[in-house]
Amino acid sequence: MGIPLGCEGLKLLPEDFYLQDAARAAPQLLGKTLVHDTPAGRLSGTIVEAEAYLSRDDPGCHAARGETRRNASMFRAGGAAYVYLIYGIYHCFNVVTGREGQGEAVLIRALAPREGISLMAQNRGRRDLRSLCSGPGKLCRAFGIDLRLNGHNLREGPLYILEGEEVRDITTTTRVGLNRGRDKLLRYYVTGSPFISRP
DNA sequence: GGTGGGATTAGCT
DNA sequence: GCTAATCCCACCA
Repeated sequence: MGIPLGCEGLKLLPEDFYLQDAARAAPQLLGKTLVHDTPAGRLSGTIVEAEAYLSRDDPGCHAARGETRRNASMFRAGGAAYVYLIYGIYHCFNVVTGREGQGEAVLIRALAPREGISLMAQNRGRRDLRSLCSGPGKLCRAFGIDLRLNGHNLREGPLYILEGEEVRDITTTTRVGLNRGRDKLLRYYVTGSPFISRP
C-alpha cells in the first residue's frame, strides 16, 4: 500500500462506522488514519494492526465481567476512545464500537507513522522508524496518548480518525498477550507491513 | 485497608 | 528467552 504524506482531503470516519460490531470494524480500521493534534505539532499514522474485543463470550475482553469505573468508556456508544494503563507504565488505545452499553472495542496495536515523525521519535526517545509505533504501548507513547483521552469522542479534535487507504491483503491470527480467550481469530494486520508489532 | 495482576516494552543473557 | 519497571483498580477482608 502507498503511504501519502498528508491528510488533506481525508474525511472523518462517519458515525455509522463505529456502530458496527468490533469484529467487523477491526479489519476495516486497517488503512484508516489516526491523527493527534498536539501543542507541539500534528501527529498522524496509518493503522496497520488491530484486535477486536467482543462483548459476548469473550473472556479476554475487559468488559467480560461487566462495567466498572476503569472500563466505563468501553460501554459508551461507538466512536469513543477507551484508554487504559497497563503494567503501570504503558497505555493502550482502543476504539469503542457498537451501541451504547454493548461493551466492545478494537485495540489499535500498530501504526505506520505519517506526519510528525520527528516529534514521535522525541516522544519515544528513539529514532528507528519501523519500531516507532509497532506496538500498543509504543504508539501511545509516540502519539502522546494517555488517560486524559479516555472517553474522548474520536470524531472531534484533538484526537480523531480519518478515512485512508484501501487495504487489499489482510492477515487474520489469534490475539497477542492474552491469558484468556487466546483461541479466537480476532487479530488483523496489513499483510507484509513492516510496521506491525510482530510477524 | 491490603493485595495481586495485567490486551507491554526494553535491555540483558 | 527472561525479567524488571511501575500503578491503577478490582476484589477480598
